[in-house]
Amino acid sequence: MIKTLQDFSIEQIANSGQCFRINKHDDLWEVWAAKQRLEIKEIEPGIYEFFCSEKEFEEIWFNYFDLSRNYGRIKEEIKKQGDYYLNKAIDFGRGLRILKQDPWEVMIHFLISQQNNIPRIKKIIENLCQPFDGVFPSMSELQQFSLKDFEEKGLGYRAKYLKALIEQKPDVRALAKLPYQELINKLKTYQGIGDKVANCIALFGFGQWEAFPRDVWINRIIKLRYQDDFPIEKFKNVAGLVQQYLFFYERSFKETNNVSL
DNA sequence: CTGCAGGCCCTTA
DNA sequence: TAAGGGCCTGCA
Repeated sequence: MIKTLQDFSIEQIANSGQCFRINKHDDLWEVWAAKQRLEIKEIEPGIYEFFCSEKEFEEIWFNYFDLSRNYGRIKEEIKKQGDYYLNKAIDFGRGLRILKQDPWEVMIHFLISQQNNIPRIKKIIENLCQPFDGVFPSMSELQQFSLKDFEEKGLGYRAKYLKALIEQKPDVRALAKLPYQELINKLKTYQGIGDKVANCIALFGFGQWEAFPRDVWINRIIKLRYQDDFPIEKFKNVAGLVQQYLFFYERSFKETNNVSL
């Protein structure tokens, strides 16, 4: 299936830090989500071949990639604020989107992500999926693992956080109904979820665009380029998307200087 | 061998 | 409320 998509770059999305299960193999992008495995080929920028049926595309991937949302219009709105650095970041990351990922899966991905590097995060997640043919395990499937199992899968000291989270059986459907601040407060009651991780979960798992995850990169940007005072109040309902543009732009400077990435 | 990676927890003051 | 040490593991 050939699709022409606006404001969409699979490569940018894959490297935006919101998702750990999109990987490139030769010229094919492999996406694991919604208990499915999808392959995507970029024919040329903006034109993609999706290796799935029309039905699957409409029922799963159209939603997953948030294709009903007009990012072009949103970007224009943000640009009207006239923030020079942010506008450059938007032009650079013009193909970014915020995926609609499974909230339970996102909770665990970002629980694992703390004080960790991306290759290792991905490896741990693959270890968790390995017994289930690559599909991320459900809450009940995770019940069968012991603390030791998680340690052996490479979680390190985070193993006890995951074990405790699973034993508490978070009610994802109830969490999805909470407004932003209440959701953050609730998420932070779980061991191993602090402010940064809670904001990642709210944004990437629950579609709460008010969330603005502050990691080391964002803190660096705010300190160096905004004199330690970023006007987040100007971007209330699109704060999370703004975070993605800033994060992705700043990270790009590192990658050009670092061949190993 | 150090230092550190998309933080968080716990203890002190 | 702020500051600081410790933490699993893998990889420069």
